[in-house]
Amino acid sequence: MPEFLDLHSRTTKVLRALADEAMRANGLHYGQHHLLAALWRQDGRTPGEVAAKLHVTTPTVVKMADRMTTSGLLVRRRDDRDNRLVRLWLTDAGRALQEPVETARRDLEQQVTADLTEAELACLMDALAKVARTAEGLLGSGS
Amino acid sequence: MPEFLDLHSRTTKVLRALADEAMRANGLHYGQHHLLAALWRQDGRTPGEVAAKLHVTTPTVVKMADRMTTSGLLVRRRDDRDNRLVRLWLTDAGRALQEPVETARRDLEQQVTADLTEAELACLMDALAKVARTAEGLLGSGS
DNA sequence: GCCTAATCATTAGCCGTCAATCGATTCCGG
DNA sequence: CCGGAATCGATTGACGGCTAATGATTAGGC
Repeated sequence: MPEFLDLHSRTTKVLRALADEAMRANGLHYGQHHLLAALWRQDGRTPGEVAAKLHVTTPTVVKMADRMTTSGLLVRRRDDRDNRLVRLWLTDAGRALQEPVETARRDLEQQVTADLTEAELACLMDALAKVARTAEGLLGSGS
Repeated sequence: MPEFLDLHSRTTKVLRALADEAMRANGLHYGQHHLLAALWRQDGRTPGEVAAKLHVTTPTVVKMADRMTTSGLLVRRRDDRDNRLVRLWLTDAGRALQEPVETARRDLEQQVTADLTEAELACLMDALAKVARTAEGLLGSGS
């Protein structure tokens, strides 16, 4: 019955699969792009800062950073002034991915929206933004 | 840069969180509703059939069925005629959830789309369906 | 100046998802 | 009737996400 929810989750699945495919071509996993993007914009952030930026929880970022440290995309270093803080720094390998990955992501965006007219796309973005805002307002109020 | 993809994934996160919250109120986890829905429509399906219906892979259904068997929502039974097949059957507990869960789901749908006009919702559904179709066509062709 | 409270990362454990592999069973060609 | 091929469920291991608990360190109140 819930048409919108079902359609949205179906879209989510296929978009995720496509993004996964595109990122894998660059040696990345699905979610790692987002973490990298946060560091491309500003290097040396803490896990907590990144998590807030990505709208995910801190443990998610910590685990992702673990794997990406292992695979050599970034390094951990504790803050000099506040020893509780850990700062994530890009390696050259991590920085080198920015251009190809952003290109791939723009290509994907363009491909999946290719069948929409300007007006349709504008309406889609607008409506989706409204839904997101509404849902964010609802979250937590129901408990 | 990819506005639509970012907006869509943001919507996904918050919708998922809301759905999770709503299902937890019925003692379910996020994905279990979909499996139950498939069985409400037709009981006694095999894991592979359910997986196809939900557009997920077989291991996903098998693992989910494991947990739901443990929690008493359904039972496994091998097919009489083809001993390779396993069929999933609802228990009374599983059947009893249909009405409250479907109501909760309809409520959620209504709530998140409450701020949209009829026209906006129609446009959203239409555009999203187009994107889904386009993306499904793209999937696999890029490998 | 010390002790408590707040802050931050990490760990542990769960769920949902996938790809890849294994094992068992049925089906079909000869 | 028999053996290989196809089919299908189960298993394994990985990733992304969450909540809750743990541990270390800084900051603040008295």
